[in-house]
Amino acid sequence: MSNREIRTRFAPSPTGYMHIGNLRTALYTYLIAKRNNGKFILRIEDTDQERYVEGAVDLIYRTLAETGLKHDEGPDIGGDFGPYIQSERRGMYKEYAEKLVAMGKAYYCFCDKDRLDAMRAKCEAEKAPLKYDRHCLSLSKEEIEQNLKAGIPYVIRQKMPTEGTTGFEDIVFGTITVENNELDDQILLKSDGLPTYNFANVIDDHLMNITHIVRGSEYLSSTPKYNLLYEAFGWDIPIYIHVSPVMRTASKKLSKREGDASYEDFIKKGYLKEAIINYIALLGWSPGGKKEIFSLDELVQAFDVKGINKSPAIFDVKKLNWMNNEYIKNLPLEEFHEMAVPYYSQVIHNPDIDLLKLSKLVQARTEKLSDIPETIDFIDALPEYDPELYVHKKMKTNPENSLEMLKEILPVIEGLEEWTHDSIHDTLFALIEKLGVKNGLILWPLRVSISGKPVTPGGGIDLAELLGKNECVKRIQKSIAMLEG
RNA sequence: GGCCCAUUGGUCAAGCGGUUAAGACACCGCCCUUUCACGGCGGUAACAGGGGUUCGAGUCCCCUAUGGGUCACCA
Repeated sequence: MSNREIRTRFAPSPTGYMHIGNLRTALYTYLIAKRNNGKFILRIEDTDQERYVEGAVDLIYRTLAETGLKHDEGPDIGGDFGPYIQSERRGMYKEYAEKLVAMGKAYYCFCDKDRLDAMRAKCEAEKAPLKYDRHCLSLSKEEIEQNLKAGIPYVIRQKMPTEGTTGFEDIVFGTITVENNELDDQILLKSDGLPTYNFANVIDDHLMNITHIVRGSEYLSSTPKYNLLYEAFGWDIPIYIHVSPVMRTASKKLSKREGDASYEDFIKKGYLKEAIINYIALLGWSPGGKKEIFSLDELVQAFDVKGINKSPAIFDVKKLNWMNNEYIKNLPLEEFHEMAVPYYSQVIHNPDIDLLKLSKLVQARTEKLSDIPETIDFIDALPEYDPELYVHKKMKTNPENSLEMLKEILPVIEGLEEWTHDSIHDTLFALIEKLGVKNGLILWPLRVSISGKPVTPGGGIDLAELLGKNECVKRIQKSIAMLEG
């Protein structure tokens, strides 16, 4: 390797959403560039006109900006190797394709869809490999001229060698070799004049001085064809880093349809972008040590392509949840509060509730923001609940003794002048001492009676403070009535 | 089906011919405790199977099984 600048590129197609696996590829691509003080380039691959999706490109910009994968060159910010949108480069490919034709490495093909379909059907029937039969390879110069002049649609195909092997080195997968006779004469230039991905990629990567190509392992098997192209042109072959896919289960990929594949979906569910980045960085890559929580900057420092795994990795939401909670816990209270308020407002309409106080209780036990409404939906109104909630073996509580205790608690609470965490605490503990009972015998019924839930974001005293005296009194009365009823 | 690739606990993974085969998540238990959570401690659990090579194999080779990828005028 020379000491030329490292340049990597992320080359997504504008599909309308950011697949988590794609984002991971972008991340690795970014990390490789930044680890080596190189440039990270964004190129939009939109040569498939039929798949154009409105707003898709903006989504790509937004996601990269949001996650901190800042590109150094791209359609929106320019650079010395533009344009960075493939459809705007449409005029650049034809000459290269023609150059290959002149070199005898490619040829014109006038076969139409019907003929190709028939050919494939025949291959299938004969169980022969599906390869173009080189029908047009034998066309004479005159025939080609004539067809061209007649305006018959054509494509340009790469002419593969029929003997020998082609191999390449991949950083992750090692040496890969294929028999040349396995290679199909792939189309380089489509009949609409635009290049195929296979061709545009090679040309663009070369023209943009890309040194390291990071992409999904699905391209592994077409890489030898690309190398043949690089060789035909006499260009430097880039360093390849193919990464395996992210799976939902051992045999299913993450899919948009299942709602578990797009970055935006995870954001909507209340995952923090930092946690998502951190988690996917570790999905298929290992830093080697025991450290697991990495900021983007730390990833840049730690990243080493040697740690990339060959086998597909299964996405584990539980671990993401854990990691997300780690990030949430580390947020400054105010920042968490700001994020949480929209979720509070879904279920809390009482203006008297001190939401910041609520945030203090909720923050540490939130795995993802979207869990919040469910955990605090008892705040506006005491829900109907099962008296069995009063049963706690360890506390030795049951509906009967809970009722007794609630009757003791009620007047004490009612008599409280000052309503603070300390005053409630001191009063209740005085009562506990007076009655000579265990803490739990008072505190467990209190919590249940004012929340009606088996699990709450705080203990009885926390909740009492939050709900306010009047509300507590009302709820305890209501619970007493229910237990008596 | 042809070709390419992979396979360490349920999941992510460390491991580069000699280890009691790390660690994390999840799960379970105990402790702490004002429930749950948090925190602390501990536990269950893995080299896909079979042949080689070697004094010695998760590590190297072969076969089988399983899984993935690819075989488009999609990227």
